[in-house]
Amino acid sequence: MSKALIIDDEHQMRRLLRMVLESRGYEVCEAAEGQLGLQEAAFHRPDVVLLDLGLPGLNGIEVLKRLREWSDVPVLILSVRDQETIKVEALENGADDYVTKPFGTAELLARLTVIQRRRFTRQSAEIVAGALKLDLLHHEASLDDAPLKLTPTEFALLKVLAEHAGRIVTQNQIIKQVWAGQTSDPSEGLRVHINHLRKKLGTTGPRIVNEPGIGYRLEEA
Amino acid sequence: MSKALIIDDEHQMRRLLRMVLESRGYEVCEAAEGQLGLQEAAFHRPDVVLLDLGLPGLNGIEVLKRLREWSDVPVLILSVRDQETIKVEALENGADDYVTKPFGTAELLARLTVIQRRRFTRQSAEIVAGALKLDLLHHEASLDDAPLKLTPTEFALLKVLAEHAGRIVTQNQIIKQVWAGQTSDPSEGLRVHINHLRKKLGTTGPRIVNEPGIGYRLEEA
DNA sequence: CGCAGCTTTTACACTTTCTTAACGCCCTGG
DNA sequence: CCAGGGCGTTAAGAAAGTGTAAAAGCTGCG
Repeated sequence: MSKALIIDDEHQMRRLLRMVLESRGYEVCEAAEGQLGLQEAAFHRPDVVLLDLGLPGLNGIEVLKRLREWSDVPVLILSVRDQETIKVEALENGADDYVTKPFGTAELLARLTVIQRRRFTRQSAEIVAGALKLDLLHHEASLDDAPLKLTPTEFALLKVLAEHAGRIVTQNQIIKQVWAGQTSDPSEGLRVHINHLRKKLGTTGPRIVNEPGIGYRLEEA
Repeated sequence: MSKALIIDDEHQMRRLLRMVLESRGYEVCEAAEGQLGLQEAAFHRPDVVLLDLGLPGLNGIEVLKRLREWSDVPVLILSVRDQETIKVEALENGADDYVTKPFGTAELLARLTVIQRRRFTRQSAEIVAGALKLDLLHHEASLDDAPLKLTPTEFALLKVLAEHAGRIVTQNQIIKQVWAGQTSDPSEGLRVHINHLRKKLGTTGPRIVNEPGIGYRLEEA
C-alpha cells in the first residue's frame, strides 16, 4: 500500500484529496502548513507528496527545496491557474508534475500513477541514450559497451543531460541538480565540465549541443 | 449560456448590442452609468463585460479599475476613434481588447469569442496558440511540431504575445515583461525583434499584427 | 608531508545575440 | 502637394555568452 502526504492549507481541499486518495487505496496523512509538512514527510516517509504552492508561512517552493535536500519522493504540485512563472520554478526545483485547480479526480489519479511509475523506472538504475549507458547504482558509464571513466561531477552532469536527452536543459536546471545544496557559484565552471565531457564522449558518440543563452542539449548520435 | 453586461450611456448603442448578443445566445443585462455598472457586475456575475469609455459620471477607466479590484472577468472596451492614449490606458489597466465605434457585428463577436476563451495549460508548463507551442520549462518553441530556434529575447517576446494570443499587448507591457529589471531603453529595438520573429514564424503560422500607436497582437493562423 | 585526482578559478579568443542608428515606406492631416 | 509620426527593414558596432587551456585550490591517502 502506498502512502500519500497532502500539504495544503485549505481544509476543504485536504478533505477532497483524502477522499479521492483513500478510495484508491492510499494511506493518507496531512499537513496544513509547510514546516509541519516537512516534519510529516520525514516521519512518515510517504511514497508521494501533494503540495499546494499557495501556502501561508513557508512558501511552497521553499518547502519543495528543503524536501529535495534529503528526499527524492515524487511531488505533485497543486496550483491555481495562470501562475506559469511559479510553475516553471517548481518544476525546475524538482517537482514531478502539477495539476491546476480546479481539477478532476480522474486527471489527478492519472498523474499520480504516471509520476510514481516514472520514479520507479528511474530507479531501475540505468539511463540509456543511444550508445550511452549510465548505471546509476554503481556510478558507471559506458559508451558502445566500452567503459567510460567519469569524475563524480561529470557523471552527475551527464546524468542530468541524459535524463532529458534530446531536449534543452536550462543552465539553471543543470546547476540546481548537479550542485544541489551548495553555496559556491559554479556558473563559470560549468563550461569547463562540459568541455571535459565532450572530450570523453569523443566524436562518434552523443553530442552536447549548446543553445546560446539558454542551456545545453544532449543529441543522441 | 454566457451572461454579458453592457455598460454604455447611449440608449441606441445598448439596444444594438443587446440584439447582437442575444442573437448569439447571450443573456444580457445593461447599465447606463458607471456606478450602476459596477453594482450590476457584482450582482449578476457576468461572463464578459462590454464597457464604453465615454461614460458620464464615473469615468470608463475608473470603472475598469474598480472592477479589477475584485473581478477578472474579460472586459471588451468600446471606444470612438482617435483616443489612442485612453485605449492604451485601458489595456494597461486590465482591459482585454477593444473595438472602435462604429464596428461590425462580426468583428465584435469575433473579439468576444477570443477574450472569453480560457486557456487550460494542464499538460506541462507550456503555452499553446494555434500551431505554435512554447515550452517554458525547456525554453523550446515549435511550430506545427517543427522545432523553432529562438534567441532568449525572441522567446520572451513571443511568450508575452502568445500568453495574450488574439488580444492586444501594448508596447509598454511588452517592454516591461521582456526587459524586466533592466535599465536600458529598448523601445527602438522592439521593432527589430518583432521583425526577426515574423521572419522565423514564416507566412503559414501565426501572424504578429501591429496596432498603430498601441502595440501588437498575435493572430492565430 | 607530498602526491594524485578532482574541482574551481582565471584568462583570452571566438561566436552568437542585442542594441543602435539610419533609411524608406505608408498613412494622416494640413 | 508636403510634413511628420509610426513602422518595417537592414547593417554594423557593442555586449553577452561560449570553448579551450592552463594554473591554482582542495581533499584524501599512502
